[in-house]
Amino acid sequence: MRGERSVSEASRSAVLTAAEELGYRANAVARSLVQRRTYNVGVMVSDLHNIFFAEVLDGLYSAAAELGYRALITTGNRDPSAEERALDQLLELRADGLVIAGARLPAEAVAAASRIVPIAVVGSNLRLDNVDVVVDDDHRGAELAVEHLAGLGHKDIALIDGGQGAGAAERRAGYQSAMSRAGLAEWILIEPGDFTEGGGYEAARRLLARRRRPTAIFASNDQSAVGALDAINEAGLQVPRDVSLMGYDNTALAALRHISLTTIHQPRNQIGEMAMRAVIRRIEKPTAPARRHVLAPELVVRDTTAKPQALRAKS
Amino acid sequence: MRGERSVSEASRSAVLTAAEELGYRANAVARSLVQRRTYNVGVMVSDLHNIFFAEVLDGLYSAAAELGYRALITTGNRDPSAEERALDQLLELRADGLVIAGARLPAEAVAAASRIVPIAVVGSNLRLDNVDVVVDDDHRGAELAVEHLAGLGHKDIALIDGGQGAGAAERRAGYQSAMSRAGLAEWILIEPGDFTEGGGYEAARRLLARRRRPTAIFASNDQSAVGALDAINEAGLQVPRDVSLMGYDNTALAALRHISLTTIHQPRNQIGEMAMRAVIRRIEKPTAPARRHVLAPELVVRDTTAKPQALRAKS
DNA sequence: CGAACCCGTGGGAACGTTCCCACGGGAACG
DNA sequence: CGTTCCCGTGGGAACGTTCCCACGGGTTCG
Repeated sequence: MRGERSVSEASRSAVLTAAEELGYRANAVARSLVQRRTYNVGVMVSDLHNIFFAEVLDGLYSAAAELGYRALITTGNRDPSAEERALDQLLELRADGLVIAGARLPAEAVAAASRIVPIAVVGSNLRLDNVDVVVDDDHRGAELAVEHLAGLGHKDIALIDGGQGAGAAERRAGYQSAMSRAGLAEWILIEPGDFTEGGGYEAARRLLARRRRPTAIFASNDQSAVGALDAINEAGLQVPRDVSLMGYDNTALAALRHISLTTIHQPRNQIGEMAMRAVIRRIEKPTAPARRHVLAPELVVRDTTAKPQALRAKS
Repeated sequence: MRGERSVSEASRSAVLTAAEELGYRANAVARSLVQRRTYNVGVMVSDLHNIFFAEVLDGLYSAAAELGYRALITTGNRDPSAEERALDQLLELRADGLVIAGARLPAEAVAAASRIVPIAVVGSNLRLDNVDVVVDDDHRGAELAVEHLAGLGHKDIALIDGGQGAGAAERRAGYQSAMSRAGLAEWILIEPGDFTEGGGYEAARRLLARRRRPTAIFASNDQSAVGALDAINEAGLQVPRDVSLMGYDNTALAALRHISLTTIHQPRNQIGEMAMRAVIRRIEKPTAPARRHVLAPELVVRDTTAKPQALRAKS
């Protein structure tokens, strides 16, 4: 027996060497059947292309391994119906629990599944009881961004919005509240965007064409910040001399020295870890209530933000 | 029965609606046990951070779905021993076949596993019989790059090498052979690198510090090309006016308008699809021999390559 | 010295399917 | 009208584990 029990040392080693010789490997399928537990946690990722999730997955994996579970990843490729099928498959495979990261799934599908197995959701603002939710505090993150820019002396701080994207609404609200709190309510300017590079480019073009050009632009994510960077350069302006620029997410993109974007860091690894722990906790104690876990974002200062020109001239 | 057989329409629909009401879902675990088939193909990815694999996974997924299989992703996070454990788990789960993408695994581990289930390996140059191998033709890709640059009139074309990285050796050989073929053997210049942004930066700095500065730099991958781009700008030079620059892989990075890198495209989606088809083929016909599948790369011209300055002055 | 106890081993049931076989009834043919 | 054939249904075995219970032999205690 490999399960380790009260077996004499002699017979154990005999069995073990025999197993070795025969290339025997315990059949997890049969074990799962009789134990009615698979020790698998299904992970649904909306989009593997998004580097954001890679680090979340790291956290998920390490937490699962530590607690004696396996993480099984699937994706629906941003297609809600494919995601629903993938979810169904995970359920057929009798995953003990589910983590859903960046789901485009209808909330009702999640709710239905949550009646079968414990579920944790990452980076989504859906509020279901019976489902753990792990998010970073996007509202606070946006506030950090505004505080950083305002602290440098900027007043005319525009936001490139994220539209329907995950967390976009919170970031917008955070921007607004921080602007008001800093006494800059009259400067609030929200330009539509969609979390893509192209969207950021277009939004920045519109902002730069205004009569009163913003001295700082806060893009709702790094992707759109890179688009904005392009528009700024194209207009013959330099970052951060003429315009300060911030992103959000601290993706690998932002860290490229060629871009070196000041941004807001989300503790992605920790988010994944937390989500996995939350699910496993409820797998092992099904009566435990689901919770909402909010993680603190951090400001990462790089080379795209500086004092506004007017102030610099003075100093 | 959901398996669809010779059942009267009446009883079928009765069963189906009953199943619906009770929330019944076929238990894939039990089915796997009795069928001795799981219809799962395990996928081992070395690194989920590498966007390269994301598209490969897309191809893997769609091919699996099409053929009635599930793809189950795991990763060892670039840690060989963790990868071995992950492989073992996949085997315990009784995956019908395995796809290994960018493995750092010891070849013997792969060989041992290949005696149990069919395996396909992606982007690795290990040559095991009994294992399908799917690669793009890196040698040819590097030739394409050199031919493009030479075609523009460049002679002094330096390579930033990829060291031990996957495909680096083939790319180096392709560079050398194409240079010779173009009559540029005397200009061959190989600068050490390691496929990272930092490595590309350092390598480019060394190249630019040479007495005879290259007019074109071919970096072995996009990542190191972006590093090189930075070094070039830092030296007060412009791309492509002063130096032409190429990458390899056509990652999302290269497509950013801010970078807009001329590069070599690997058919990643197709690579994944091919690997999955190869495994499933051998799952269903275990006697079939493993093959080596080589896919053709393509040149993608963007904005970092142009005629050398000397030629432009003339025209 | 006998009884109780305990450690270690072996056997059997159960998990939820699928597959195969046998059986029953109705239709078609002789 | 009887026999044969076929379609559809129902029952039982098997897949490879784990868990539980019973049993056997040795040790300890009364």
